[in-house]
Amino acid sequence: MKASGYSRVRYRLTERLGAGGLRSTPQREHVYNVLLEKRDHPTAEEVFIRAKRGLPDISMATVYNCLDALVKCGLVRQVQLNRGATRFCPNMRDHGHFYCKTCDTVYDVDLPEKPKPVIILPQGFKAEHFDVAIRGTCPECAKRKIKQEFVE
Amino acid sequence: MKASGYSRVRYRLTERLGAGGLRSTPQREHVYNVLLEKRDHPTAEEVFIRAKRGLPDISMATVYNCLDALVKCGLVRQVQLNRGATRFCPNMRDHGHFYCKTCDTVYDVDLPEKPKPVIILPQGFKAEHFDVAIRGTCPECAKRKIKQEFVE
DNA sequence: TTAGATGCAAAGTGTTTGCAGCCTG
DNA sequence: CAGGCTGCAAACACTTTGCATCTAA
Repeated sequence: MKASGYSRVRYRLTERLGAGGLRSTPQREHVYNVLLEKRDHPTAEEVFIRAKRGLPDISMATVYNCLDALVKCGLVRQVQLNRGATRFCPNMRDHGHFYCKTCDTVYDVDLPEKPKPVIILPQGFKAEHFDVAIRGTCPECAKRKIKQEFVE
Repeated sequence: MKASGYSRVRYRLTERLGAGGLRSTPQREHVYNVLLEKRDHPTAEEVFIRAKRGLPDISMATVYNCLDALVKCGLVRQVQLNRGATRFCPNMRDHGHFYCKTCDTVYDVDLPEKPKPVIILPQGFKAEHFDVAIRGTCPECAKRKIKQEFVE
């Protein structure tokens, strides 16, 4: 059943990309699989490094192109959480992101009640996408901070 | 009453910066006033251009330093909405941002019910700041798009 | 067959850093 | 007067672009 799972991914990809006038290519398929494999919100740079393991000749420009194509056809979201690089996330279900200011890690966060229906936009605004970001300190960094205060 | 409003800003600034071990300087005061003057979510570059009108010798590095100081002491928020430059917002009350994908404009959006108390974070996560971003099309760009579809 | 995708390299943005001199507390 | 802040310039990080070649549909 492993292969069928893979080909289902392939199918979704071709269909979705096609709907937006975009082509399915080995690179796009591979980049998508890289994102699905380890859902730790990698940057384009990190995707590039991982993608090279399977496709050694892939270029940074192609990685950006693939990521943009996946974003455009609605299979991937981009997440902007700091001044640094954009991160990419293949989880399209309604969820928010917790960003640890100390270690730069991103965690998915459930949104028990979607903010979507709550927000009323002024007349004429067409919303396509909602993002909730929570910034703060993750458990490990919080512990480390308490220790440091003792030392000082 | 105008002058008193100004000195109240100055007072808040000195107090707030001081609490974080930061100093109040003419540059920081000026940058803060630039942000208060026109609340259109300018980028650092835009703040730099506007700040030079009053302080011709100010440098980009100082603008970043001032913005960072204001963010650190809680008078200003940074907003990341696309791969481009970070934007700055002196409105600290609970609100979200609408980002028009077409014209890159940012609008403040009221959040009738705060998402804050709704989200339950796993044990140990310390949240400091919540951001809600809504991406889509603003009224003007929506109109323009309909026109274009007619032409094509 | 051909519009669209790739890989490479170079150019653009946006942000940070190092440092000498200046200023605030 | 000391540590923090400024302004300058150079470095750095992230992203986009132009172009010749290749390929999916």
